[in-house]
Amino acid sequence: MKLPSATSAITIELNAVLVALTANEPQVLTLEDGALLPSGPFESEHPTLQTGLRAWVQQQTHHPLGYVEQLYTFADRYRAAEGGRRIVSISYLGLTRERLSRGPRDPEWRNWYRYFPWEDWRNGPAPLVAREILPRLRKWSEAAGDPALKRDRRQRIEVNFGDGKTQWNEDLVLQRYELLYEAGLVPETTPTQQPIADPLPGMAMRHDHRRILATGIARLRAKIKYRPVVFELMPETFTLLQLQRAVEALAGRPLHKQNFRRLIDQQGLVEETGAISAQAAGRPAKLYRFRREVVLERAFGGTKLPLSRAV
Amino acid sequence: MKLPSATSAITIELNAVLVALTANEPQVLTLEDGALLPSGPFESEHPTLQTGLRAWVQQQTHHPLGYVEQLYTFADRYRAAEGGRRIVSISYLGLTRERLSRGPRDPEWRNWYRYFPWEDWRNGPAPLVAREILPRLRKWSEAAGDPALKRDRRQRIEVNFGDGKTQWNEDLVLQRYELLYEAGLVPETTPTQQPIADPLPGMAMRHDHRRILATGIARLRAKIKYRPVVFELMPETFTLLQLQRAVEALAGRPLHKQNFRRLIDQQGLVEETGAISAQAAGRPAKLYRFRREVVLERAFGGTKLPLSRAV
DNA sequence: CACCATTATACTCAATAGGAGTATTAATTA
DNA sequence: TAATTAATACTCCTATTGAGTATAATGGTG
Repeated sequence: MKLPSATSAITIELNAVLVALTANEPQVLTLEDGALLPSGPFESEHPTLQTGLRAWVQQQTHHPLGYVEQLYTFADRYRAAEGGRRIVSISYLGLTRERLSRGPRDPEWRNWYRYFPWEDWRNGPAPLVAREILPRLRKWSEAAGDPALKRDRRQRIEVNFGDGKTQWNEDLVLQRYELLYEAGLVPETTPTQQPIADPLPGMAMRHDHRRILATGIARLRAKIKYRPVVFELMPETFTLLQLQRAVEALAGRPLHKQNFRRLIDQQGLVEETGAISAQAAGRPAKLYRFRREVVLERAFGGTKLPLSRAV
Repeated sequence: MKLPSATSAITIELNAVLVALTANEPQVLTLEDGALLPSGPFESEHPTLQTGLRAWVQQQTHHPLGYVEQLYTFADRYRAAEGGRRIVSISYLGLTRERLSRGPRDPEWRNWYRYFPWEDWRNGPAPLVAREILPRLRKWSEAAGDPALKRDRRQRIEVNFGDGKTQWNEDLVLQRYELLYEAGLVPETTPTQQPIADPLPGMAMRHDHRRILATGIARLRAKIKYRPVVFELMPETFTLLQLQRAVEALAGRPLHKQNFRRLIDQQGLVEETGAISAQAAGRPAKLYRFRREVVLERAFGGTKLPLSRAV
């Protein structure tokens, strides 16, 4: 039953979704004029995949990678390179505080909403959704011959893009991208397909890199809700509004200011530094710093089962 | 900046944590007298990793795999095989409804609590924790020379095993196993280490398979809280108590019966079949079936940010 | 048959979390 | 000086959640 593992020609590639925040905008590190995510080799001198990735990023950006998390391992057939060589790509999400020390051209930080304009709901519903996406998706669902397929498509549109009474769920970044891909509204194609005529606004990427980016954004949006990872992207000290803007940038949604503050200090995530922010307009705000201890103090595992406390 | 990927000698291996429920006990498929998880080859005729895994499991167990999810990709140095050949292992979690059609010996379903006896809190705190684990972990933390290290160890013990006022969190299966590993309380060792003298109760596995199993259990315990995956393990129709027992088996905790029922029907996850269960004692219960539609109807993405509804 | 054990099911209660809004304070800028 | 921009403090209301009480419907036992 235990078969020997195949050992044919296989190439391992590491892909990284490296995220930073600049001026309250979520940035992702890209190459080749924004068409690729950084990809590194899997070098055998590194004991683990993560240390290999860290070393590589540090060398490239001259800044330490704060938080690293594995995203997914892809080995789809269409990723096979020439010569029947198989590519297995392992992707990571990395959060870093500082920007790359700019060289002449190449690696560039790009606002991730340039790739996913429909994901930015910070100023209300992204106009693109109602104006372009929904009409075109509806046309796609109506074009289905099989009535069961039609119903299925309608329901997926409803769930993912919040048509009808369902409301927008910011976590479904990947599902939405995949729906658009299936409906043929994005220019990315498999090698056998024809390029599409009229793609949606939003920059594309080569290979499946935009899908990997969507995976990273989705993971991060889900994560900030139960783990204090935002702080990996913040400067040492910050005001509560800055923190709120950071979360909003990642989540792509506006937050209720007063309640956001209530949440933050209920959780004991931050402490006052004693200093006051110097800024342009408005009442000056207290500066806070992240209480690193809480990562150790608390378990951070959400529960939604009706447990019995008295075990 | 884009370096060519390394292509040296690499072996890809698939590992599967296959879970089923029998008689309200969580079972996992094992090989070699329980010492290994099933491992399959990465065969290049399959278009994706998942289809390869599905095909392999179906062929072995003669039952379809319901839900499949990628767990993690490991490529640690100590997994390198002889001859400098590097092993990359990609692990999956799979849920299946039926048991394997038994052959003469080999693959066997085993209760996963045989590997992790301290994870079963269905009848109150697992006695092993207070009786053996905590004393030995405390000895380990006190043995630390550096006071900072000592504090760190104490805190990790507190968070993961619920010493002091922190309470037990069933999701931390992997963290607990790793803590026990670090403290040298489990027999698994890296090739360079000496075998330990007096391991904790609980079956060990070869290589890092028990760690992979811990990853799978942890993922499943987290998942059942926000996705209706339990139903993949249930028979076509069931009573609410059976469903509760299933969740309890996975979570390793007792649930509050009335509130469990409230939760289930609030969510509209099930519908009555009209039939009534025939059983030994007590008032007969209605039989229910899973409403497959809900998977499509709802998004299932938890939110914990203080959002503004009126965007 | 009366009674008990066992399970199912229906409610009630209290505490808490979460979304939303009002009011007040403290700064800068026009 | 007034208008603007933020910060901060509260209040309200509702939904969720942990916990417990009460009642109903079975089979088994003396």
